[in-house]
Amino acid sequence: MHELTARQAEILAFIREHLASEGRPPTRPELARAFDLTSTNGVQKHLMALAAKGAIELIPNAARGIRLLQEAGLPLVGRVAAGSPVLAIENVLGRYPVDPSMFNPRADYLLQVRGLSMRDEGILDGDWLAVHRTSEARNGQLVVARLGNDVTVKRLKVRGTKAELIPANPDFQTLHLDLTRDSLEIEGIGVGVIRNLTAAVAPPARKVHRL
Amino acid sequence: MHELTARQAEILAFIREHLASEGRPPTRPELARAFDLTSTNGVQKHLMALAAKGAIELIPNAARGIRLLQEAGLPLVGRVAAGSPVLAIENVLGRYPVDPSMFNPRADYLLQVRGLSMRDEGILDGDWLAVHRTSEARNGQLVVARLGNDVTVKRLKVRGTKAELIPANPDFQTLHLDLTRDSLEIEGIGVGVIRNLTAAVAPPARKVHRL
DNA sequence: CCGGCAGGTGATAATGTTTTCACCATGCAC
DNA sequence: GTGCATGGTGAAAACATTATCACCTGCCGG
Repeated sequence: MHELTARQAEILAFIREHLASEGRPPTRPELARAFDLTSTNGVQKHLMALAAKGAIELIPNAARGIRLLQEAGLPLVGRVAAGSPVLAIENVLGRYPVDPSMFNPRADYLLQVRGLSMRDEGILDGDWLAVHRTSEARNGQLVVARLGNDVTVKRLKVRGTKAELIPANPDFQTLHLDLTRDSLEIEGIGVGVIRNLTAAVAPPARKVHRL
Repeated sequence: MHELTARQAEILAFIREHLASEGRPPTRPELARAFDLTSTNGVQKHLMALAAKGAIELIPNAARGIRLLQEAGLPLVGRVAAGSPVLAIENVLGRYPVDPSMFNPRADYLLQVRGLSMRDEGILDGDWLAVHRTSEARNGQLVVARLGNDVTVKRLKVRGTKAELIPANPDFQTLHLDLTRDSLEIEGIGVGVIRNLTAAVAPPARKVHRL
């Protein structure tokens, strides 16, 4: 999908909100009113641009025939490849119908937790950690941190230039960092945990495309 | 909300499905086609009946102006009052935007877990257990069981007429039951766990009515 | 300095959709 | 058996919505 222009992103956001608050997509006149356009044709062109870029699908001759694509839920991030951004395509295992607003602050993605380093806080191997993307974390928060090429989930403690990444399992060691030397990048904070109790991970429940 | 007739329930179910699969509510002609009605007026009457019973809201003069009411997510059940059905109104704390199809089998409600009897499986006090409503459970499954007036979450083990409800915490005792004497009602099986890591429980994220 | 793209106005035809007429049949409670 | 709720047909008017025409502006890169 090509990059959207600022205007197109605004319009896409409005469609998303309308869908959430009204339960149906907007019409072109509704969009025109929302953006103070006097002609529905301006809207139509934006919609066609969004459709061309793969952000939406337009169903011909259907009232409110606007369908959001690739909007179903949050991406599930598996093992993070060394050096790659967390949300890089190669790390994403699929999309799952989790409502971002279920957690506070909003969840941006799901991270599949590996290992038992947070076992005593009830976070087990394979659990999904709902992560709010931010580079700012406060003392005591559960953070998704990047240390060099590794991504890890721990409790954060900061004192001046010293930082600690504290596991919740006596079998694991607390990581002591000197912020004047070591690089500590916060990828986000953990806002929720989701565990599937039955069998293997189900395939994404909501299909993105339709033929 | 009054009870729906079988026909009305069918139509409501179709609207729900259409919304999930197409991303927008159906029109009256679409409903008529789906139910082999030759006139949209038959549909219209059903819709008005559903609206009168509070199942949907009809927005006048709006294409696809059908809005589902009380359909936002799953009910969260708190402490279950003695002797009352799990889903009795007095037990429901609110509705939360959890997609039932996120788990397999489908989640029917969320049960707020009390106590630490399943701690070693990573189910902590206050966690939400996604429950699939069924009276049949297999050996080894996590069950929501009713023992007299109490509702409890444990692993189930059955051998002939003997049943065990096994906690995951050495501080708690396994419950031994003789099915010829004791009553063991299975309310459902646990299919998932959801934990909110940040502060207090957020209010329901999606309003149900709109004025 | 010119072509192309994003973002517009304004108008209209064609189509989709809601709403309301009048009328009919069945089952069930009182 | 009469009244009422439910579940229908068929048709038409009114309104909502999509789609497409012609034409305009400003910005940017070659």
